[in-house]
Amino acid sequence: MTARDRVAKDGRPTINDIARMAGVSKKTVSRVINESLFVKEDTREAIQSIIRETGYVPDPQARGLAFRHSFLVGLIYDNPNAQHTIDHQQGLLEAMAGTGFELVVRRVDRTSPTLVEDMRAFIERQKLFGVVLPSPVSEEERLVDLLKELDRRYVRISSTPLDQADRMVVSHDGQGAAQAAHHLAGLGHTRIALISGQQGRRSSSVRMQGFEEGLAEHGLALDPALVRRGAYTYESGVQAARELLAMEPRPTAIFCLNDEMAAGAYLAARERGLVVGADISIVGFDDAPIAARLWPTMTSVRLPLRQMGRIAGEMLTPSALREAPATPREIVPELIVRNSTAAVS
Amino acid sequence: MTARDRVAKDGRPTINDIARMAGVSKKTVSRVINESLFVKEDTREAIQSIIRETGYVPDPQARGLAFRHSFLVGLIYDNPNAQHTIDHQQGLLEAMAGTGFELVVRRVDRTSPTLVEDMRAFIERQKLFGVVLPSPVSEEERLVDLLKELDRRYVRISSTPLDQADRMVVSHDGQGAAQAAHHLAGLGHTRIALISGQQGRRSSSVRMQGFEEGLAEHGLALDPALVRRGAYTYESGVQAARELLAMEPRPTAIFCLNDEMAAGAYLAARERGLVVGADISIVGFDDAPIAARLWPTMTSVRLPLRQMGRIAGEMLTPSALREAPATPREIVPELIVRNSTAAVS
DNA sequence: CTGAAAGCGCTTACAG
DNA sequence: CTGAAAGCGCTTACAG
Repeated sequence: MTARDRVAKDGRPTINDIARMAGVSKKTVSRVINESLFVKEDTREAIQSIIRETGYVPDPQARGLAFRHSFLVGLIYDNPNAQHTIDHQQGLLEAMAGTGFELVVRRVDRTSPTLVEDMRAFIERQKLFGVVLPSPVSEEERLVDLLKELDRRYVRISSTPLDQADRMVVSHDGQGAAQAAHHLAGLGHTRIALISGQQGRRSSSVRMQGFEEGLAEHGLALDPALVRRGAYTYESGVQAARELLAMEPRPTAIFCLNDEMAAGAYLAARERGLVVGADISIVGFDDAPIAARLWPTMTSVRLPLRQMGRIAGEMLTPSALREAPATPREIVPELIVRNSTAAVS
Repeated sequence: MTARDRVAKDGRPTINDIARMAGVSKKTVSRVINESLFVKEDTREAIQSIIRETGYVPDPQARGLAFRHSFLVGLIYDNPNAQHTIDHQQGLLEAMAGTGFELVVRRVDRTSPTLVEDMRAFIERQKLFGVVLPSPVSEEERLVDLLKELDRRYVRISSTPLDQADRMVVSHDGQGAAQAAHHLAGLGHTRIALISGQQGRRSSSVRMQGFEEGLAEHGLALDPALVRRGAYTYESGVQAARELLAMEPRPTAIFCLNDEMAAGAYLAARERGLVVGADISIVGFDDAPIAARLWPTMTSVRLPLRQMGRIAGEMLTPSALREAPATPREIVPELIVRNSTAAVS
């Protein structure tokens, strides 16, 4: 008869089963589960081996009730880009695998007047252990204030440091944009246009500033007349690029602050009979799957979204709680050069 | 002094607070929460109004512990296509909003030898209320058997009925594929090629069969020599299309069983100097965002993934539990005609 | 280092 | 129609 057979036949063993089998109180088993230091070595080992044999795993619901917090981590997102969310999610799940924590997802509308109270209800009701805020939700200070008020752990993912280092995953989008500037300047471009994201979006201002700084290193400046505001959507990219390509003289390159808008710029170029990668150079940002599927393939700044999610997950995970003070988790996006850019003719 | 002020200052009201304020036992409050019929109308109303005033919401963790199941619904997915997962997720979240249930996501590897035991641990440990299985995980009978053994509610999303109607969301991919056949036949195509998904994938065989049936209505048959096996990936589409376009005589149309492979076919066509939508017609399946962003825009069979997710969520939701016997939840995908298809010249 | 008691916030039997 | 007791599977004080 194995240990497993000795527990109630209609379910998994509980802390009481383990205690009985080990001949100790449930409290001592609890101490072992929670890695208390005040357990005699022999006792601990005996209990651990029984736990192993029986396959006992403490009930997260019961633990949560007693602990007054659950073992759920919330991913609160508001980004229409499927790839962004799925990649972050994937990285988070990788980091959380085997930790006993689970990922609860929640899509929100940042502009909703009830955002904060909805999130308050969600976080309190589920007694979330922690929360991950990807961009652009990470820019909502109202949410961060709420998290502080409720004393919840959180990690913000953003293109610029918005918070103390142990609460941030930073992708230095500015440095990625600067690489795009070096690339275009190196190809001899001087009439360079830019299509931005919405006003107020941190990623947009950070990328634009980084691009300008990159250009400055080559003695170039961004001509305000060649800057159009987009909205990170395909349609806005089409529209902005149409305007830019109608100008005289025409810009020879366009840096689009995300791939969706860059894809829109491809269409605008085609409408005018311009060959992308010859008559006009286009650079995107994200390196989403579409970048490699368009023709010609698109030069783009790669954002390692999955890796960023993984880091966020590790930062929220309990093992990380015990580690040395968190070092800044920072990432520098890398320019992927493909065929949408070429030397000025 | 409002009702809200009367509860413990350091947190949300509990069932005990409500009971005290209503002058009844907690059991009676519990009956109201769970919509028992055995509560006097007056009592019920009094309690309900106090619940409303205080903003009381029962603790899902405590309820779960007593009920022996949580209020978590699991989304178990294994589809590299981000859009598929995010759309299903979005629909599920819409359906679950306000129900008190939360969505826990879990990415699995269908080919993992530990798949079933991993899922058993997940489902048992979290005491999931229900599970959603999107394609192709929905085709894993081992998982379905496990769900039955554990007596868990579940909904399978698939392109063909695999289970009883109240456990299925069916998209009749065959009928969508037939529309593609009618479209191409109507344009005069007769040398029509097809790139399939992996062997064993239900969606692939269903779409292929539907396509053949559609062709048959026009007196056409699919030439086995013009059928290539792909793997639902961009690269496999490129490869298969290269082979097909090298044939003499060349097919005049290619039906790709998903958009990713169709995007690959675009590249293969370009490599040969063929103009998509003129020299060669290409039809995809999914109508993913990329279909409208490629040039020329792609004709594709639209799969309403979000709607399918919403239906699945409604089927798992408790309100649905009380409704009349579930009618089959079935969907017919719709062909979206764009510019990648044209009459044979 | 270890345990008996009480409690986390609910529900299930069982009475009445 | 309503309630007092016991219990879901854990942990937090509090003792020893």
